[in-house]
Amino acid sequence: MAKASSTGVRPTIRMVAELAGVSTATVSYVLSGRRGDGGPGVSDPTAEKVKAAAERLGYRPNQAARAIRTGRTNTVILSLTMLSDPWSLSVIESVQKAAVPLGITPMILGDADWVKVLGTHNADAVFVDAVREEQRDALRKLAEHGTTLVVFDEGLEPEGFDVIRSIAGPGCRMAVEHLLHGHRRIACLTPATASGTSGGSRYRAYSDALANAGIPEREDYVGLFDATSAGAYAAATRVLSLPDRPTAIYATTDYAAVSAINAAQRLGMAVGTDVDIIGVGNTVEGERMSPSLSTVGPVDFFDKLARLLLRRATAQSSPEATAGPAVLDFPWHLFVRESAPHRSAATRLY
Amino acid sequence: MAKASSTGVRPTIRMVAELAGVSTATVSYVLSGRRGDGGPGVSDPTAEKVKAAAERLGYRPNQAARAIRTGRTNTVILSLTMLSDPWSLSVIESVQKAAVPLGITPMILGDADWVKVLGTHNADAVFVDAVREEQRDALRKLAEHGTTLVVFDEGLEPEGFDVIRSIAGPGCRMAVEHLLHGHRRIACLTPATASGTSGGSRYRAYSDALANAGIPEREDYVGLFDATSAGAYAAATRVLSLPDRPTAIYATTDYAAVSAINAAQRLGMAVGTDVDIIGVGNTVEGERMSPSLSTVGPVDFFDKLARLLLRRATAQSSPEATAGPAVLDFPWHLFVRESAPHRSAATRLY
DNA sequence: CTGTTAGCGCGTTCAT
DNA sequence: ATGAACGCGCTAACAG
Repeated sequence: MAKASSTGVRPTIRMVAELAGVSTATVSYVLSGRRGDGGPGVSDPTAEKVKAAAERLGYRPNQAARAIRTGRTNTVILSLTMLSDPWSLSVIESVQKAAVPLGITPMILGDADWVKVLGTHNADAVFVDAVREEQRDALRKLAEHGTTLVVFDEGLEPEGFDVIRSIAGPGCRMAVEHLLHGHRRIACLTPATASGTSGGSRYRAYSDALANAGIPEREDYVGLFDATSAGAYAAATRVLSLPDRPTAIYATTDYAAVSAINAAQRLGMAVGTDVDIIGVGNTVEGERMSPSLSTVGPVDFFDKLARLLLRRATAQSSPEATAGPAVLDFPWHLFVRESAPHRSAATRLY
Repeated sequence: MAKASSTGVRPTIRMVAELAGVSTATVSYVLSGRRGDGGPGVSDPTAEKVKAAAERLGYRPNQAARAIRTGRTNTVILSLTMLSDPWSLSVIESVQKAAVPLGITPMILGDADWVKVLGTHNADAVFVDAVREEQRDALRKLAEHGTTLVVFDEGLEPEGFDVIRSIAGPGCRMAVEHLLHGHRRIACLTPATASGTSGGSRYRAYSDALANAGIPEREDYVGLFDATSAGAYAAATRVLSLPDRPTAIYATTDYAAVSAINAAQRLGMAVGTDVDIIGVGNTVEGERMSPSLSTVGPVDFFDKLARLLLRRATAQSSPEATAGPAVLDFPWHLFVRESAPHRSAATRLY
């Protein structure tokens, strides 16, 4: 049906050329604006004729054909593993804001299995937010064979691609130490991924800080969950329902902290008073909610990420602009807000 | 840098052919795994040589070039207006599950401005989740000129594209009437979009049901917000902080209902006891949370949506398969869960 | 049965 | 302002 209706076929540049009575070259020049209105080459009346013809036919240039010739797709791909994470939404928002004025369209790849897709689907640049162990080789090969990559990963060295490292360790340490000013019974909420319990630097910061303060680590204070909001909520509920429940929670991601706040309130606790909760990531979400979320995270992270990605996307042709640091490191800050305020000797919970 | 490293350029089919010592046609046959009409026509040793060469060069077929020839991109585009809405995540999840086995990649377009993008970026099919008044013409034109569209919209007739209608009115009426069994002071949370206060059928269901029950509508019980979760949270807090606060809330979307639950808990109320909250949409999220969300919504919606979209995407070539209904209507059900349980005469709140 | 030649389909771009 | 080559992978028609 859709196909059979009215014209049905997609108009090509040749149809436009015929209707306007000019050559395809002229049409191309007019519509891509390379020699169009002011420049030398196409007269105003001709340009008008072409535009009218294109309009009448409903002509739209074919990206695929254009890409084959120019090597550019005017597209960046964002491969985001966990779309429900506000972190991903922040990435999207920033990139979109930066890309649209440049005429570049961000496309989001929700599948975690980017390896298969990125080889064939070309984009001017690709952002990848998570690299599993077994994907590293594929990543390297993609970069070797012409895919422009920007990868978010703490433990990766740049090899033909950019690495954005947001070194979490020291920042997370700050978060736990902030809690240690007012607490002794501190729980940890962390996703049970490969880098979960032992390897993750975010978890290690918790272990180390506790050890350093001379506090033994309690197994029942570690809430592992399945990397979903619902899982984090359940884990928080579990931990907060213990007989001698913790007075503070350190969550290794902001969305887990948000879930923990909801869980605490559901259990009738006042967050920031009865229990302190701090997150990791400095997501915009946390700033806007109530109580506002105390967190640690990089400053200006998303905007700088977007700028780097788009610089790479647009620098495809001019090799000079491609130079520059292949690693982007971010300093982390502590953002003390309502969910885990400063605690003095008078207000501390031990 | 990325460009200059090792090989740097993207290998083409010709490079593979040269390295393998065969023609490009042979390479194409081997790598796409087909041969004209008859059976497989490339000898094993040759096929091996080709595969080895392709592997060594890191060759990946170029989608753009393939698309230009075959007219198919093996891609569907999902244009989703509000990515933070769990509804969008459900769409993505369903489509992904259905698409991947078919070798089709779903790409997500987060920008609400799909008009510009869809003309140039070709996909085998496109799903659009919201059409503003001024976009209707553009939509029609896109469909006329060969874009395969599936549109989610209540008030649109199919004109060269499929329309998915999930007629909300009667379902929403059921939601409000469910609350009316136990309540008289019922608030409404609804986004203040164009279709917000007056036009939206979801809001109208509230007005009509109240009128029908002989309850005058109170302006301070209508919480308008800005179509964000944070906004919904604020609106819910506002309504629940009124001197004679409502005992029930009808939220016109599930995410607003979720925000309302959080707000109520934050205010120390027990949801499902002190206050009942019901949503609209039947999102998976609501089922998993605690308390589970009472809601109304279509049954089997996301899977059927995905199936239709992929049928359209794959039927591009065979016109026969394109026949069928251009409108997909969904019956709505009431899902009574914890956040707004059944109320008998004994438990009603008035 | 196996492999190659040649030309297609796009929009772009260089010479004319 | 134009004709024709170009870049890519696909595939009908052909040659061995």
